[in-house]
Amino acid sequence: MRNLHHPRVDELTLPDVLHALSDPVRLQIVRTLAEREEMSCSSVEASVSKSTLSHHFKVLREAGVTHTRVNGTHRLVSLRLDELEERFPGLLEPVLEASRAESRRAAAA
Amino acid sequence: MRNLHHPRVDELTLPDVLHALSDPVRLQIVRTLAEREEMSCSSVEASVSKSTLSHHFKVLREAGVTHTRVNGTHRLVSLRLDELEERFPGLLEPVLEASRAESRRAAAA
DNA sequence: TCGAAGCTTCGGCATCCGTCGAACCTCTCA
DNA sequence: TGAGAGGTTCGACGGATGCCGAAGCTTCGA
Repeated sequence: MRNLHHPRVDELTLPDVLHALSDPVRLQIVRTLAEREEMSCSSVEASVSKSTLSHHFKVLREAGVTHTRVNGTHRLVSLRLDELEERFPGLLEPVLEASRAESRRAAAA
Repeated sequence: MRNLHHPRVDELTLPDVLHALSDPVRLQIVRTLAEREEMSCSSVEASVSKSTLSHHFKVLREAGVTHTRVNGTHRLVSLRLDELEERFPGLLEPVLEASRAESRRAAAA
């Protein structure tokens, strides 16, 4: 895959972004991403197959939540923090915080 | 329908809430609700049928975003603002703001 | 140059979602 | 008490979604 499609910041829509964030696996990815700046697809710990993970990365990228760049044999994924903040101010942080809280909750249970 | 089910605040989950907010029609409902405190189901201007609207109200209610009380022949729906804020601090306001901006955008186009 | 690492794509499957119209329920009021 | 207003439920339909394993594509390194 040569050309990775990334929507422009003015093409992002709220429903698409919220939908991208409404899946537990994707939320986990985003949470991890928020702690690491940039990461390869394979460094997510999720209980789904490689192809499913790839699918989730695609959904996040096409909704405009993440950016993916190719580096040798692997892809490096990062959050489009600044652009998200520009287009939907204040949106991501509470989601991340709530997601962390929910993850702690699950760990405690 | 006698017993409307409303999840307790500690039963709300982030994916459910985000999913409930990821549909344009539901976003419009929530936006309207944010301006009016309480409203009846029929006072939404949406280009979908009555049954579809009813479905969307149900999704919002079951995700914990709204509260519905019966008053005579109609239902009065309101946002569960305080509880949402308690469970997911800071989440709703940016969503509302982004949704308003998107709606203005659409109106300008 | 060939093998392996790292992803994506494909095909398929079961489930969910948004949508509609028709039928139904319940409360109010004439 | 019966008609109507305001919603919900039902059944159906087409399309999207999440999931998987197998196969394919690229790039690096031996």
